[in-house]
Amino acid sequence: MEEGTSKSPTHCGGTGPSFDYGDADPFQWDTREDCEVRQILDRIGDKWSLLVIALLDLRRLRFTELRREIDGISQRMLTVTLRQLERDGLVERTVYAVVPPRVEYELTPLGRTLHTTIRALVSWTEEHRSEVAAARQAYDARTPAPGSLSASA
Amino acid sequence: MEEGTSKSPTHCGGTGPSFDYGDADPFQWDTREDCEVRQILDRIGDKWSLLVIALLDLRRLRFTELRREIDGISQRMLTVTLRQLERDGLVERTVYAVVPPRVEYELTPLGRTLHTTIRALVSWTEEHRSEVAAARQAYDARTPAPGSLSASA
DNA sequence: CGGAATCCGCTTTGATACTG
DNA sequence: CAGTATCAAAGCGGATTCCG
Repeated sequence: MEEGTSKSPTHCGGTGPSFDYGDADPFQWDTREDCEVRQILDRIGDKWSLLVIALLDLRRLRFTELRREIDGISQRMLTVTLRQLERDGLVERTVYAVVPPRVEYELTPLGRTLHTTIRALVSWTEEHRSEVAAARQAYDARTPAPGSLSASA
Repeated sequence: MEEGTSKSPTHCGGTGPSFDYGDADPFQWDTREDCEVRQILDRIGDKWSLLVIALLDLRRLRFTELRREIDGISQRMLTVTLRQLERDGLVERTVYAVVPPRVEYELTPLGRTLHTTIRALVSWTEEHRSEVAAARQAYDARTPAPGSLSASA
């Protein structure tokens, strides 16, 4: 697991900006604590974690069930994703020592609280979907689109 | 701008799982609307957007100011990030036609609402930081660490 | 100053094959 | 069934250079 064990440092170099925040108290997170916040945000932003969390919030699922649900996912990425979530204490893995191996995954209480929080973000997306779509359309419209209209060649 | 203009499709292939959700009403987002949700999530999870949004939530900033604040960022990624945010209607760009070019960026009302939502996620991270850290430590402890202890060679 | 274009490398992801 | 290991492809981020 080349990317699961040793995570990329991403940014983490910030020692805090010299920006004039005033009291800087409610805003101290934006650059300084980048490292820790980033860990979770990376997980949220990655390709599959969110889907896995959402699915597991519904009920316990086996490896194959998860794979079939998400379907677009490769077994490799499902494994990697589950390992990361397990490592972060968001998912619990249960192995049954039976002849055909049976492994089940379920969200931990911690994982459930995260899912709740994530849903707020998803809700935002739902609510403002049309605004974002409109903004994109407007932006694309006023964008010259390199080499398409005025270009005679 | 090779990755800014044409975003990667990521997943977007799901037409909805055959998973038994029951009513499936409160859960319809988890796989089906993947595409749209993913767009925002990718933005949240990427390397710099969050920092830019946080900074701009404080006040209007010029390109160079932003660059100096974040500092670890390259001018390229700052440009790319700002363009994406602008396209999504989260940031507004104002150009002043003066001799030394002056461009200012500020959060739109839409951008501010997103920032508010994001903060909830950041708060979660703050609150559960120790739990996550503990989980990771425990996980790493019970992980055999391939070829380190029992391996005599 | 603000930004676009190019090149280049590292990280992440996917496909495939093999194993307990 | 549930992984692990390896390989190749693609993505994303960074450095540099040139332009308005």
